[in-house]
Amino acid sequence: MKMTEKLESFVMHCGEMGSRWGFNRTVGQMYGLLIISEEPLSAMEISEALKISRGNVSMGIKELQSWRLVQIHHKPKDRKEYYSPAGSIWDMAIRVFEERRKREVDPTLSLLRDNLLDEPANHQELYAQDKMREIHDLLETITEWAGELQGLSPDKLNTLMKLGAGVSKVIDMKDKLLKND
Amino acid sequence: MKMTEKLESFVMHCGEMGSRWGFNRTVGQMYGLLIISEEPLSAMEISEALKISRGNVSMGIKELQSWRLVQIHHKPKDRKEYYSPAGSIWDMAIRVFEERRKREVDPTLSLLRDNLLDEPANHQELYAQDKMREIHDLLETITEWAGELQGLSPDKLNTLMKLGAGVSKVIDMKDKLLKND
DNA sequence: ATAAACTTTCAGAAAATACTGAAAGTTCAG
DNA sequence: CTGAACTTTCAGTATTTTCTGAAAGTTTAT
Repeated sequence: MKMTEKLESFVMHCGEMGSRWGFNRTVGQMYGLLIISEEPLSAMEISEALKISRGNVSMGIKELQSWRLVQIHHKPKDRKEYYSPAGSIWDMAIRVFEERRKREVDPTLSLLRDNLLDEPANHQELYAQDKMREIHDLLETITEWAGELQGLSPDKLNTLMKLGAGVSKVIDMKDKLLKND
Repeated sequence: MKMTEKLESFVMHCGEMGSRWGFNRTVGQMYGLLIISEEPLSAMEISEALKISRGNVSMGIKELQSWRLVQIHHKPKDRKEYYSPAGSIWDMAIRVFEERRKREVDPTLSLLRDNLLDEPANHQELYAQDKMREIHDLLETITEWAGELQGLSPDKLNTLMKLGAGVSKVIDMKDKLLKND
């Protein structure tokens, strides 16, 4: 896999972004490379294309697997594993979103829940609990909502997104309709 | 500001999460501390409560300001600055979300846009551009949608969220209504 | 059972990131 | 203008994260 300058710039950018999206630079690069590669790549090919050690590729693949972002292929008469992105771009977005929620939001919710079960021992704790409850409720609403959106078909979701601020009007309409029923 | 064990655990947790939400541990702790503190705190108080250097607090405040997350107060006859979280918990969520979008999504969109303007030089680049376009379109849809949701009043947004999967039905209704128009 | 062709693991090295504290900068009262 | 009371900056240090490469592990063919 020799890369032109443009392809390389995309892959490197995925590296930069990778760290912001939850994995590290190399893992981001690896994923970017897999996305723009038409054929699945072997670990060795990845290692050569990105100039990173074979061991690092192995760890990176493991990480991508934990995000359910890679698919493994085999070729007949070939013992190597070949890797490609799992699912569509849309699936990728859903998975990254979902995994991040698991890693970022869920632990916080659980800590807040625990904390809110205890009786506040003084005024300061009472105030703090109020704030924690606010955060808890907000995160919970968002989580539930996200979960339900995920249940929608990609098609419906797209309609909804394209609707944009229009949802506001539709909700108003709904209210009117319900009154008529 | 002496902290009970429970409060401390919340603040430390904000530290852990901080790094996932886009800032570093100390900055996360600082913000957590400000949230649960009823009164605005001075830099020195923050430094003592978290056992970090005065200089570090200064840098942390600067970082939080770049996220538009702190508000500065002054007390009469006192030259010190006192800090508190800016806005409600809801505002906080909106701001973190918005800033992250600026830092994570916008640069990617712009790179993709540039890349898509060029003619693909070979089959490999053609394939890559296809994928990039998919990502571009997805990110753009999400960005626009998020922007429009932000324009909604918190009240309407809440209705929408509470509606959950119900949006699906509302969308169906919309289709029916439009036919009648 | 052996060996070839792989993959994974992990200790130590390298790189990136965050923190400290002293010095420099700022602001204000007198 | 001076000094006290702050805040900011930044070079050097400490900590954390990531990467390498050699060794150990696995799988399959013969």
